[in-house]
Amino acid sequence: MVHNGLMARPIQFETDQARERAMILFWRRGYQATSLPDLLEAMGISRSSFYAAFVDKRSLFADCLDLFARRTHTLLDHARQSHPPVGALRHFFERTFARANEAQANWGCMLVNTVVELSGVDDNLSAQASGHLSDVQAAFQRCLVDAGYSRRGAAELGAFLMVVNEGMRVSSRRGLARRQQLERIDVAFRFLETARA
Amino acid sequence: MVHNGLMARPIQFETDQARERAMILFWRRGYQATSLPDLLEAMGISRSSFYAAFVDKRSLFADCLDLFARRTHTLLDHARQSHPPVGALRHFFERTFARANEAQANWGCMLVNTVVELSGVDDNLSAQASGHLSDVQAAFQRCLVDAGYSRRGAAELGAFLMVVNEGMRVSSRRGLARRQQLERIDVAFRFLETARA
DNA sequence: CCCATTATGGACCATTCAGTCCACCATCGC
DNA sequence: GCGATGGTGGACTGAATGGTCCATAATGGG
Repeated sequence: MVHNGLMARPIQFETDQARERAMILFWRRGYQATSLPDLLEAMGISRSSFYAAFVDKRSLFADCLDLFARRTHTLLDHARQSHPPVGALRHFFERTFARANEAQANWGCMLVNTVVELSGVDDNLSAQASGHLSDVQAAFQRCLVDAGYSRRGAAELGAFLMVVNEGMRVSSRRGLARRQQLERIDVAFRFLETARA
Repeated sequence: MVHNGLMARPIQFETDQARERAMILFWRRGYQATSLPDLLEAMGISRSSFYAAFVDKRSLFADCLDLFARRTHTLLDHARQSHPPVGALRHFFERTFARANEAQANWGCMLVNTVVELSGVDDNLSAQASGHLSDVQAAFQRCLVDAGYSRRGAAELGAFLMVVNEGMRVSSRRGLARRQQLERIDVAFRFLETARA
């Protein structure tokens, strides 16, 4: 990957694409239930290449957590660019939970999944996921401040929105129908309106 | 265990107590991360006794899911006996999430944990847990009807309360402080009041 | 007191796991 | 086209997994 003067055989796969595919697998099946053979097949690389490029399964998983978090923030940022603050939040929720026919709607959130699966089992990975969730919550809170909520109200409702987010992700993993997901989002945002200071 | 006329060596352990201990372990660490040696040690029995009494790991886990669900309903029923409908719900939430110094407050909910860990991995177990959650949601809904909410309102808010429940369970597994858990419950129930029809 | 019956401890099994290692091979500079 | 560099396939390893099996122990009825 890094060549010091002399050239040799170049790697035969796209590192980013391989990591992406690994992330999707981890997202769907979690850390423990994803075996190395599963990963290798999905990534389309061999064992040697895997360890050469990604150190080991756990490191790759940690990278995937970061990647997922980055994706989440990107989604939220895009929403903010084309919507007013609260509208952006709502758009974010509707977009992530109710994408029409995309399977992803039933995979929940990799960060939530990781917290639930690994707390008490691998507390470092669990804490890493939890930290990312806190960042997302902070982003929610910023939206609410921009929307004119008081500092205190924004903190309280941002926290509440994170609880709703976490709950929705669990619900989606239960296979809840798109229509019902939208209904729950509607109830939550109705509340946000009534709580406007 | 069952003796047909003739007596023989009696079992040396309490089946219910052993299952209880297994449930606690599964609750904390999930299905996959709990190994058979872990279980045997916690239950205080030997491999042979384990397989004789509980068939196998998966069957025991399924039993524990049912046991956990029964416990949850018992908790809710007790709350209803000594509180008005909405007060009972609130009591249930506060009681399960914010028991002062009990470690259980950080274990989340075994049903939620199972849905998240096993959907896409063992869909039968996942569906079993999900079914129990639906039952709990129905109980929430009954509370709301008794409290005078309209049928439609109760359905909508019962579903919403389940989302909050699921979210809180995730939050608790993240190690959220007791005080903040109570604050989130407060926000949720404030909403329930404003939505009173 | 002996036997039928059932519980139990611990050895054993096949399988799977993450991770290592090496022989082979593709590439580029010369 | 030769050789140094470094990527890659596949065999291999040791540990851990869930589950089985059998010899032994404990019991109550006769």
